[in-house]
Amino acid sequence: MTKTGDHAGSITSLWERPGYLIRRLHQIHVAIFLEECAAYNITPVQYAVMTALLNRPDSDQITIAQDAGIDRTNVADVLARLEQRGLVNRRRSGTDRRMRIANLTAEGTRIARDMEHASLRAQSKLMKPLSPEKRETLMKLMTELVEANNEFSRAPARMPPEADL
Amino acid sequence: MTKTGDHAGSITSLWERPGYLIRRLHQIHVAIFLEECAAYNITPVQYAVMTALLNRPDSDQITIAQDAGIDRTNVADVLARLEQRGLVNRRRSGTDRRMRIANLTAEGTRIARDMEHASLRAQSKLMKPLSPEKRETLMKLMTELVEANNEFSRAPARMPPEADL
DNA sequence: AGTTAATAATCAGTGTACCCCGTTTTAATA
DNA sequence: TATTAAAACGGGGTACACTGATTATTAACT
Repeated sequence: MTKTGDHAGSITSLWERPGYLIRRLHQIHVAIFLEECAAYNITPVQYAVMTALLNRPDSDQITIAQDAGIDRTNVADVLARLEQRGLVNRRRSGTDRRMRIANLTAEGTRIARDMEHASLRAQSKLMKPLSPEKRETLMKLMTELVEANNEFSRAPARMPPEADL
Repeated sequence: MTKTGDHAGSITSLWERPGYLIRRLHQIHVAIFLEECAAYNITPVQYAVMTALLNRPDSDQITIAQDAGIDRTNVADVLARLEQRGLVNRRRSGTDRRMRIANLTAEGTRIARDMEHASLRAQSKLMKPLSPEKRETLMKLMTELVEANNEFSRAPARMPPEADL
């Protein structure tokens, strides 16, 4: 009875559904990130794209999508917004004219680097309620789950180059 | 060196950021849910709203928002879509004419009840890569984090009535 | 060479999630 | 009672996430 209590057609509480908790966690993280990074007016997804470009400059949009774990269609939108703000530029590839090569501008690079502090503040604020051991456990479990289910998403992400787990 | 390896201005990998893992987990869950529930053409959020109405009929939109952990404005959108499909109806409250009282139609109730199986299938598929112990640990940690950070979201959720944790 | 495959990107459309601002209605207060 | 505050809702706007279809370019194959 302590488990679910699904007696006679009762419906499980939302709080017992992993999907609900994941969605709420996502909402909460985005809210905290936007609050901590309000000075930059950059969203988590935009920050992910900028980080991907910082780690791998001169990327085409599909490479960015894989690195940042974002849908291909959406990458174009995000890049267009960043380009409009002068944080990114795009050009046609010389070797393959289908591809558009993106790069951070000087301003974009500066902001991406600056934002690391605010980003870490957001992380701390989010994880603060958990003890350090629990934080590590949660990160491990989420990583395990994301890696194992990676192909189910429309935007399968590229695995980290040197994962030691 | 096993931790981060942030040597000389390097940027943390996305895979070490909780926000990234949460976002990926959310993407994956939605994808799996939509796949398992394709026969119903109902999204996770729509299902959450329908569940909220199943557990608490005759709710106004703000109550639904709190129960389902969804933004107030979004609830109106979701309800409008469900209403258009004949799964929900809305009427003005007699006692407080500001409120719109929502309810599942017979068809909506049937679908909400039917969907529980598909929903559970999606849950199983999502959590399958983890051992039962790890699943429970993950659920506990996510619940703890969501409860502790509840007020940070724009859509603070109502806590479960009889949470035994 | 010419046809076909596959690839990179774009466009149109739906749905989620949130913001700000304003309107209507109710409740609280002077 | 009159004014004010608060609550519920709607409209307009931005951004993310994905689907399906289409176009341009490249690669692969007969």
